[in-house]
Amino acid sequence: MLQQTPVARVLPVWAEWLARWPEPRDLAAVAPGEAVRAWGRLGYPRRALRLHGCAVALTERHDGAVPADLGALRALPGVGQYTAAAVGAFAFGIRAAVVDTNVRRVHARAVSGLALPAPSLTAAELTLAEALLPEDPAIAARWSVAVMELGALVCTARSPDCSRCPLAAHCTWVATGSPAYAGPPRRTQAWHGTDRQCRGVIIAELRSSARPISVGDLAEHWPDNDQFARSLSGLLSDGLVEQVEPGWLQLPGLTD
DNA sequence: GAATCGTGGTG
DNA sequence: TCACCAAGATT
Repeated sequence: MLQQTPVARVLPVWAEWLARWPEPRDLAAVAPGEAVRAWGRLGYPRRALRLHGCAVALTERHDGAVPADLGALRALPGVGQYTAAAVGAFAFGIRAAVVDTNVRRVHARAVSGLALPAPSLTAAELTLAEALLPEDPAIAARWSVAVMELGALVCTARSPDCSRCPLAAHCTWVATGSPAYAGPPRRTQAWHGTDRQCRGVIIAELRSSARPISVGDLAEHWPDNDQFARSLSGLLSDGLVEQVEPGWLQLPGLTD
């Protein structure tokens, strides 16, 4: 849930999920569509599908438990390098570099003297994070929490509060006069009129309906028919939407 | 490596 | 108002 989504927005949905599905096997026992519906408006609904897939994999391959092993974590759907490291370090005390957007920004400023990190994670950043990580696993985990929190609360993207930063006296970026970002352009994602928005509209409609919806009724919610067809096709191949019978759609696995 | 994938708060 | 950005992963 936290992948690309602010903590404050995740918290209420997360609490609701854990109350409803306390264990992986509880989530694995329901249809994937239930997960997509309970995902609400967190965005990137494929994550709901993958989280459900995680619950199934944990139930089938790990006796319903989360494995304390980076390789096994990484093999779960939707779990990449960051998530495997975060779960490994914070849940199990495994020594792993946890490099999220906050950590990348703190390192970019304090060590590399840059206002912001590159658009995507580089090998050099991973090498740096590993080099900075304390040797003792338990201390390494606390280190990662500390750097993440520093980035989230003090060394923020828009307006860092350097007067409140414990690293200010050692920060390369501050020492060099806090130069502006000079890297490659950071492109903002288009939204209005995009397939992304169209997909969002389709999922929102299906999420709010207890029953299957006809393709025709669904198409009423989007002005461009070709784009609607393309977006729906994508959702079907993603497994986010299911055709219960020709022309009738619903979230996956819901028997209505 | 680049493109794709949601949504809402905020300066 | 609107561009920016948020505990990334996958293809």
